[in-house]
Amino acid sequence: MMEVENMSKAEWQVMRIIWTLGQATSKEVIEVLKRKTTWKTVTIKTLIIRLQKKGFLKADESTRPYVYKPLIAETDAIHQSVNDLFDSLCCMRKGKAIGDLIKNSPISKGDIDELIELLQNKRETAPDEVECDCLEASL
Amino acid sequence: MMEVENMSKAEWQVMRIIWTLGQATSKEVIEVLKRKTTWKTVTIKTLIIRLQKKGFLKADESTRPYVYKPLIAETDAIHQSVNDLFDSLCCMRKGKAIGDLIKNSPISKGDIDELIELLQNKRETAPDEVECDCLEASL
DNA sequence: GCCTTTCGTTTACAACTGTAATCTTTATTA
DNA sequence: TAATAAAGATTACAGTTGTAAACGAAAGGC
Repeated sequence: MMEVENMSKAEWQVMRIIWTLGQATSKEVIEVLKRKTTWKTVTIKTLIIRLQKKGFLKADESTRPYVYKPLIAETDAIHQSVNDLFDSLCCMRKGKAIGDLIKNSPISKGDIDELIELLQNKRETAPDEVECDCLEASL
Repeated sequence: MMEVENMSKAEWQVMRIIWTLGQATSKEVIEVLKRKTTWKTVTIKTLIIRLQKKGFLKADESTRPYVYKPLIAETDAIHQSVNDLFDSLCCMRKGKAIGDLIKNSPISKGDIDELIELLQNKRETAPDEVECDCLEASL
């Protein structure tokens, strides 16, 4: 009943490899994932097939073995899943949740500078308090 | 095969209400969720029961109707799900993903100040670049 | 104390997921 | 070219999730 297809955790691992390589054969994906997981070869193929059905991957069938290419950009996919998760959080808690992420994520100096600037701009128009919306009518 | 029980999207909506109220009867939960969703009463009860089975909620059965209380703190649950998601992202992309969240989330001035400080401290020891780890052996 | 409403429990069922075995087709190699 | 290997497709099966109907127990109204 999902309107927009969703990428599962396991499928996400497959996509990461194809995003990183730009494109890949099933063999290449399998090689990498065999090192990271205990999944069987066929399992990984199943994931690739599901990703095609869901419209996240496209096989170039003009060559054998097929070359799989992403139909969605990594940044877009990240944007979607991250915002999807945050949509279900209490407004009031989002700031701290972001703090948590900052603590736990490796971030480059350059990115940190961008984040600080973003925050400084946001501060201009930021409210003193963000109210909890958990009991409100809109989901 | 999940080691640690996971809270589904729909279950999360139930928890939000109980977290916000501190505790609640099924009726209270249902009243709020009827305003936010199209779920039937029984559907919501199913979710409450699943949350009990998973150990996220506990019913105080000494009174009728039962009063449900959270067994996990909201902040802990948020910490877990947010970090769980970020664990599956490419290292290299996490900084921008956080930027995305900052852009899209309402954050109070106080929280913004904390985030800025956090970032300034983190900057001291931050690397110039974060390398992509998508092809590496550890999941 | 009986009837109706409310609340809680059990069962249901299809789609999605993790995980894979088996079968088929295409390519490679002796 | 026949045998074998590799790649792809089909089928499988249990657990989770969204979504709910049906059933049973308790409680309030008369």
